[in-house]
This record gives sequence, C-alpha cells and structure tokens, in this order.
Amino acid sequence: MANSPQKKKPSKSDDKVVPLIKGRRATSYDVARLAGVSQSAVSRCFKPGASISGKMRERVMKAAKELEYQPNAIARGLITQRSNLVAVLVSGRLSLYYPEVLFKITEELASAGLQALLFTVETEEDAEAVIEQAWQYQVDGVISASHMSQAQYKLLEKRQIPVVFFNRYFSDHPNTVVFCDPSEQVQDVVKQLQALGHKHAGLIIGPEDNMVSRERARMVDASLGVYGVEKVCEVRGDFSYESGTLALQEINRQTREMPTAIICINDMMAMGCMDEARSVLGLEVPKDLSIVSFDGIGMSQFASYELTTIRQPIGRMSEAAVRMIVERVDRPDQSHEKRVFEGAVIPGGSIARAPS
Amino acid sequence: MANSPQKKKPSKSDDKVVPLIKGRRATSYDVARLAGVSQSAVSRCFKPGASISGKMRERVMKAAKELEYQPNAIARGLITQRSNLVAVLVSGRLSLYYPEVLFKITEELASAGLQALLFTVETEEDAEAVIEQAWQYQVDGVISASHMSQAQYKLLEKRQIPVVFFNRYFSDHPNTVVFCDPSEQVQDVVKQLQALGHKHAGLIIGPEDNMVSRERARMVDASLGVYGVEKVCEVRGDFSYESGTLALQEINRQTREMPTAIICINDMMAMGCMDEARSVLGLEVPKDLSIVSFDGIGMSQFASYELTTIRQPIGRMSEAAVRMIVERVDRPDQSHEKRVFEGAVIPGGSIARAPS
DNA sequence: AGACGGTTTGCATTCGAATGCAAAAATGCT
DNA sequence: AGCATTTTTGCATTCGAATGCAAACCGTCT
Repeated sequence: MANSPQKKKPSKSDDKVVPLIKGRRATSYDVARLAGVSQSAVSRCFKPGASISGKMRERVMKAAKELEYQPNAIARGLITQRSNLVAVLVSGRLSLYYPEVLFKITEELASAGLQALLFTVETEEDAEAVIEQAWQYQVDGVISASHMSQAQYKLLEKRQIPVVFFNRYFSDHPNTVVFCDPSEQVQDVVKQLQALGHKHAGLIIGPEDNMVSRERARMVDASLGVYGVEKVCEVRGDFSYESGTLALQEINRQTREMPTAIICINDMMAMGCMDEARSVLGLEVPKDLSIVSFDGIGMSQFASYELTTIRQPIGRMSEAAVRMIVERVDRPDQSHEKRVFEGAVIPGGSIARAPS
Repeated sequence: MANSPQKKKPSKSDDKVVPLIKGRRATSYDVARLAGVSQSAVSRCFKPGASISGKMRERVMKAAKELEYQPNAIARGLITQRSNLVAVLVSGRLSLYYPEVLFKITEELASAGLQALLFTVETEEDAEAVIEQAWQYQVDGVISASHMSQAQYKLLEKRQIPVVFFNRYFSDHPNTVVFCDPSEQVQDVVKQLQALGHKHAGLIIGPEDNMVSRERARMVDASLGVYGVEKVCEVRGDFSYESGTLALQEINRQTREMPTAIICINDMMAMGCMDEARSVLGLEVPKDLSIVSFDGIGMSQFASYELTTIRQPIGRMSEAAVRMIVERVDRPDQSHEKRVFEGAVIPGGSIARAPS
C-alpha cells in the first residue's frame, strides 16, 4: 500500500465544501463527515452483520437520520454485483385474468428484499427486447409468466441469470418451474359428467402456442377417453370472454345436435359461453347445458355464473415462484426443481344431469 | 497514448488477462480492448448524438456484438444520476379492477425508455416503506395510484422526485394529476333515471378514505338534488363484489320499501348488487330495480350484467400519466398540471322505467 | 508492564460507464 | 503547402458504496 505521498490526489472527504446543497442527496461521505468517522464506517453501519461497535453505530445513525441518508442502491449494486432487482415478465392475458399473481409476486419479492422490475411481453420479439433490457439492468433473476422461446431461455442461461417459469416450461431442457397439474381433478370432473349422463361434450381450447391450454386439453382428452364420453367437437378461442361466445356459436354451427356439456379451457371463455348459451341460444345452464372450466378466478364464482371449475392455487404458486427465484439467486448452481401444485375442484352450479 | 511509463497504476485495459471468463459479463473496457480503441469511444458509441466517426462506430459495434456487450444500466445510472426507473405504486384494488392500467403504464414507460419498478401499497405504512425503497433505488419519478399521505408527498417533493397522481390528488397543494371527472355524465344518468320515473334511489359508496368514491358520491348527491330524486339511503362498501351484495341487503333492511334505483360507486359492487337482487331478493333487473354505476370495466358489459355505467377512459389516462412523468423528469421545475378526462356513459341495459 | 487475542476502524481500491478537457486527426480555405 | 477550423479521439476523473488489509484499540491474563 506504500503510496507515493506527493501524489496530489484530492481526497473526497475534506476540501470539497459542498454540504447539503439543496437537492443534492446525502452520500455516505456526507454522513461520515458529519459524524466524524470514515466512509467505511458508514457503509458498515448499513450492512447487517458487519463489524461495528455500538457507540459508532449510534453516532453514524444519528448523522444519517439528520441528513436523511439512505444508501444508494444503484452504487451498491455496482460494487456488489447484485442489483436486487428481479425482472417479472407478464403478458396482458396474465394481468387480465390473474391480476393478483403480479400483486402477490411483487409483495413476496419485497419481503425478500427484492424489487420487481416489470416487463410486458406479448410477442416473442417483445421477449427479445425485454431480455436485453433486463440484462442491462443487471437483474438478479427473472420470473417469466409470458412467452419465451427456447433460444431466449438458453441465452439467459448462458448469461447465468436464473429463471423461474410460471405455468410454462420446456420439457426437453432442464428448468425451474412452478405450475399446476390438474389431471386428477380433470378425471374427477369428467367422471362427474359421465355419472350425470353426459355422452357428448364440446371442448373449447385456447391458443395453439399456449402450453397451459395444450396440457389441459391433453388431460381432458385422456379423461374423456377413460370415461367413454365422446368429444363431438373442439373449437379454438383466445382465452377471452368474447371468444367464448363465438366458440359456442361455432359449436352450435358445427354439430347437428348441441352436446350436453362444454368443457372450457379457462373460466373467462366459460363465462362467455354461458352467457351466449343463455341469452342468445336460449339454453338454460345447467339444465340444458353443463359447463365446466379451469382457473377458478374470482369472478367465476359470482352468482350469475357459479362455475364448476378447477382452480389453480395461484397464491401458493406465486409464493413458490418467489421462493424459488430467491433461492436460485443465492445458489445459482443448484440443480433445477419443478414444483407442481394440484388443482382443486370448485363445485359451483354449472353442471347438472344431462337432458334426455 | 503517451502514458507516463513509470507510474505503476494498474491500467484496467492491459495486464489483466481476464478475457471472457465464463460468467463474467463484458464491460466497455473489454469491448475497447478487442476493438483497439479507448473505453470512452465505446461509451460514446452507445450514446445517441455523441461525437463519433462512422468507421469507429462500426469497429466498436462489431466488437460489442462479438462480446454480446450491452451497457450496464446500473453503472450508467450512477454516473449520470438518472436511473431511468419509475416507481409505480399500486394497490390491490387497482390491480384487481383495472389490471390493464398497470399493463398500459408499463408498456408506455418502456417505449419512453423507462422501466417500471413496481411497488404494492395497501396501507399508509406501506407507502412509507415504499417511498424509502424508491428513494434508495434513485427512481426518476413516481406514478402513484395508491395511498399516499400529504406528508409523504411533501417528502418526495423535498427530495425533488416528481410525482404523478393517478385518480387522486391533494386539493390544497399543487400537484400533477390525471383523473376523470364524470360530473356531466352523472347529471346525464340521473336525469335519465328521473325521466324514467324514479323518485327514490339508494347509493352504495366506497371506503371513506377513497377520494374517487367521495368525489363520485358528491356528484351524485348534487345531481339527485338537481333532478329532485330522493336519496333514501346510503350504504358503504369496500369496492368488492361481495360488499355489493351485502350493501343491497343492508339497503333492503334499512328501507321500508326498496328504492327503485341503486347507484353504485363502482361496477364491481354493482355486479354484486345485481346478482343479489336477482338471486336472493328475487327482483328482476332492470324491471324491478335499476342499477347504474361507475368505471366501465370490461366485465361490466358481459351479457349477464350489461351495466349502464360511466366509463373512465383509463387507457388514455394511463398514457397521460406516463407522458406527464416523462415530462416532469426532464423538466422538474416546470409548473404542475392537472389533466382531467371526461367520463362516457355506456348505455347498457340495467335501467328501465320505474315500476309503479 | 508486557504480551496476546479479538474487535474496530480507516485507507485505498474497486465496480462500469460518462464526460470535460486537451491532444490529435481530418477537413476546409486561401 | 500552410494555416485555421471543426471533428474525433483518448486521458483522467467522477458517481457512491463495499471490502481486503493493515493499523489501532481494547481487554485479559500472566
């Protein structure tokens, strides 16, 4: 450390007479000067578990309070290589149907000392741009509840940014995932339909590129097979209420005789479907038409709908996603994990004995 | 390049032989070394409008691409004193009823080159903590669609952090605000009710501390006065569907004779109210009971409800909020501005001639 | 008193990009 | 070519906090 003494290095902590210019925020140097200690001491005061005496802590804290000093998270991030930022990638769909997911995730992140940097992603190109942004902001991790291609995921992996997928995953690549597997409940519901005498069912599915939709459809198909209920037609919607109404019309058009039961891949379309059945086709639900669906969003239980639906425990899932990202941020080399939650049937009142 | 040769200052750009250790991200120095230029040149390449020749830009960009270099926004923020982060404060309520607001705001911020740092705020204490967090992260501005006390606002002002309020403001303090003033539409709707022969109306309001609720209630009262419709009772809910159902029961209990019209301060309660009227009290809506409300959220127009409601143009409002924060970030000393949007009546089918 | 161990403290350096300034290069003009 | 002017480039420093290391301090025990 023998430093050439003649070197005229201007020391930050003395000659500069810039005490508290209005608008300038206090730095650790300001606090140090006021408290008559070194900047390191100030820094250590704000680091839990650092070696510091009670007396010193007190003095520093007093000065800090006086100057309203709060450590600069940006500067801290630069030196520690930890931004404490987590990118949360959501699509419009998620925020429309599960607004609470985002809310919950943010809350949980905050209580783990992390901040949510929110990104909206509709298309794969969006994802591209968003990933670059996130990278620029040195996010410590990513929670993805939106589109992301395998290439994009691999890029993040290569950059060693931990990713947790929410309700989607790559089956041919190791990844950390939280999702819901409602296969048991699907069996259960289909069994109920069969027991109620339903022999024909229509299926309303979601976008082709959506994994949740694909998986649910797969389970439904399997269960229909098991219980000998015939799928008379399958129509594609886009998860929206509107598309549910259109899908039912389409089913009506495609089939000579309307099936007695409709299975919708999400609640929102089921609600559209139900409204369409009642107000346009003049059918009574559940007397003339039984409807079941997936998600268990809040409004599916409003008195006008009371859907029989398979709920995802999104509260617990959000919580799990945060736990997992926190863990992976701390131990990036840890092996991957999938956390799979069961669904739960909400009985509702949208199914009944098939009309004869 | 004339570097004093005897000075043993370890130059970042040579002797360190750390080229692309796995996991280490490329810095501007790495790019500079590869391209054979100075770090400043690299920096300038990524700053639009900086003085740089085409040739140099090309060389640097090539090296940058090779190393997958992206400037570190954290380091940039430290030196420029601009984080490009905007704190977005939302409450659970907002995200439940207006999920698209958050989505829209985030999108708009992104297209202005800013990132949304999301904070959830339920109580005033939350706000306290959130403001400190935001301050630590050196946010350039705050969009507040949640609780915030005047003291908290003043703190932000003192710290020179621009704030834009979304659907709330302090009337006795200058501030920058975007909100909706539906007074015209309230008049219009009440006039319609009167014309349809309604003489008595019940009012379902929201939480006492909520400004939007207070304002709407004020307008309703005024209009009822103007058109000579009597307010037979006023019940408080909490904006939720559930509380709408309870509120209608309460009205039923409080009044000898049910009013012929109910005005709800938001759609969600109106939906609860309507469902309760139909499925519990056995009333037909709108034949026996007319219901009107505020907000114009998506599901208020589902076939089961088709509410006559007064819409807020939240898309435009979100956009405006972002425009305003961007402007205030660039010119903090500019005077304040309120942007007030009109509401719009969505006709719906939840009102009809009063039963005689 | 002296020696030893443990705890506090300060010094100096670091993170990565931006920028004022001066040197260097390119351009224009006579 | 020679000089003035403009543009490009590099150097050195800066932002604010964290931290390895050595120096200083404290208490204890012989």
